[in-house]
Formats: sequence, C-alpha cells, structure tokens
Amino acid sequence: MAAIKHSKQRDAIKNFLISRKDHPTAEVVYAHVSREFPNISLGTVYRNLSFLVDLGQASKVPCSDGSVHFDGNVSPHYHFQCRECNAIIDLDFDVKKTEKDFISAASENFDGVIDGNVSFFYGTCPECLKKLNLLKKQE
Amino acid sequence: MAAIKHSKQRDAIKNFLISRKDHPTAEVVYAHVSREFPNISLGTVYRNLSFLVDLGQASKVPCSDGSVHFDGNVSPHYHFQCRECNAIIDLDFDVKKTEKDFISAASENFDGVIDGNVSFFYGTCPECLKKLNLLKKQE
DNA sequence: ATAATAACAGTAACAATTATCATTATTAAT
DNA sequence: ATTAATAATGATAATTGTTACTGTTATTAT
Repeated sequence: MAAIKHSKQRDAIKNFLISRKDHPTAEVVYAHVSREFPNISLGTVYRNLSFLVDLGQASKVPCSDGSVHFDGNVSPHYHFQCRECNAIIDLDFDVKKTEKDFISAASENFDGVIDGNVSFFYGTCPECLKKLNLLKKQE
Repeated sequence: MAAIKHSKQRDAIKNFLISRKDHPTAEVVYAHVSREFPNISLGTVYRNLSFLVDLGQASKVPCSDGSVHFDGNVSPHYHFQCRECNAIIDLDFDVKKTEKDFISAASENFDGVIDGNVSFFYGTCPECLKKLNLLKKQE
C-alpha cells in the first residue's frame, strides 16, 4: 500500500551490494556508503538492507558464527566460508539437482514434508591454501 | 591447564540437555534449571553451555532466524525446522554418504578444499501436517 | 508552488550475550 | 578433619548488533 519513494542512500547501498562479490555485513556497508554520504545513519543502512531483502533484491546470509552478511546476488546458490580467513565465497554448481537429491535423502525416515534447505560449506579457500602450502615448503 | 572442578549446576544443565530431544535455547535451559536451583544466574547457564560445547558434550545450533539452540546429542546429524511451529527436529539418515556426495558436488568448480558443511532443512513437521489436513477437511 | 508523506539522521531502547568481581564451593594437600 | 588454593558461582554491569522513535528533509503527485 505505502508507495515507495526513491532515495539516493538506498541506491548507494544497493549498488555497493551489487558491486561486491564478497558478502559485506551491515557495518561494512555502512563504512563504505559513509564515504559518499558522510552522515548517513547506521539505522538507514539496516532499514534499507531489510527493505531490499523484502523486495527480493538482496539476500540475508546468517552465518553459523552468528554474523549476518548480505548478498546482492539473489539467484539460488550456496556459500562457502573459509576457516582460515572467514571469507564467504559463492559456490557454482547445479543447485537444483543436488538439492533435490539431498532433500530426498533427508526425507528418508521423516514423516513431515521437507521443501527447502540452507547449507553452508566450510574448508580452506584457494588463497589460504596457497599461503599454507608456501609455509610448508619453507620448513 | 586450569583444572576443572565439579559443579552441580553444570550437571543439571547437562542432564537437562540430554533429557530433551527438542533443542532448548539458553533461556529455556535457564527456566528449567531454575526450578532446581532457584537462584542460578543466567550467566552461569551461558557459561556452562559454552563450556559443554567446548568439551564436545553439547553442540550449538544457530538457526537462520538468529535464534541459538543447544543440542545434547553430539553424534553427527542434521536438523529440520518447521515453518509452522518453528520446532527443531533431528533427521535420521545416512549422514556420511549423503554429505560426501553433497560436498563433492559443491567442490565441482571450486579451487579450495571443502571439508564440512552445515545444513538446515525446512518444511512442515508431522504434527503441523496433521493439523493442516484436518483444517482442509473441515472446509 | 504546494501538500502529503516516505525516508532520513540522530538517538534512545532493546535483546542476547559476555565480562567483572566479590563470595561460595570444590578439590588437593596437610 | 583443617586448611589453603582456586574454579565456579550469583549478581550485576558492560557490550554488541539491531530495531524503534522523533522531529526534519527529500521526493512525488497534484
């Protein structure tokens, strides 16, 4: 019902999200958008991030360490988090098929209906793998 | 290094966790253990829950709605959350094999190393399914 | 131009969790 | 058994991430 009005702050937040392939937190968004809008409020950032999520133009990525990140890429995909550097990286594989298999396995001994899942993968990212290999060689 | 001393409060917290197949939050643990220890502190509950997690005697279950639950069952298994009643239920299927398949699919176009995943399943639990079917018939 | 109001900045309030600290309970040594 | 050392406690203060409030500003429709 309430008509949406345009706002430069919201544009800046959305553009920042789209421009980044990593997954900034509200604080990181705030820090960057503050450069363009020196007295933007942290509340405005939170309000617009939720708003964008509601509009389906961004997605909320709650990590198991309790931190909440935001993703400008709303196409279905899974996330990976590096145990070394905590970076969150998009994974690129056939979500549809794999998820279907995974859900049918999960439904095996369950009397309810499973219609979705949220997964996070963990391990070592390519960057950190390189660093660790270099350290090994130096020994 | 620091020697662990026994505590009745910790026992009560652990026993409560083990006794429950649902997955209480810190507040719920506090509410129940308070019956036996009327002036236990909420801080003590949080402290011991983390401690039990560190000892590998409990696990932390952070849900994507931001709430944090605790599980006395530390054997590897997945969780399901009902969209209707928000209950968290253990799923019983062959984790090892399924996870292996899932991880190898996820690793497809990724140069890092994936060694684990955390997944949450969503849908309708058996209880709520029943209720919804009854409602349908009444129409 | 003007009026209506969505969105703002600034700030207060909030909920969940963690830290502090003086007191109590548990353990190990006498 | 007493005692000494200290882990753990209860009570409370502090912290963090987020949401709500309020008067002002910016956007849109008339």
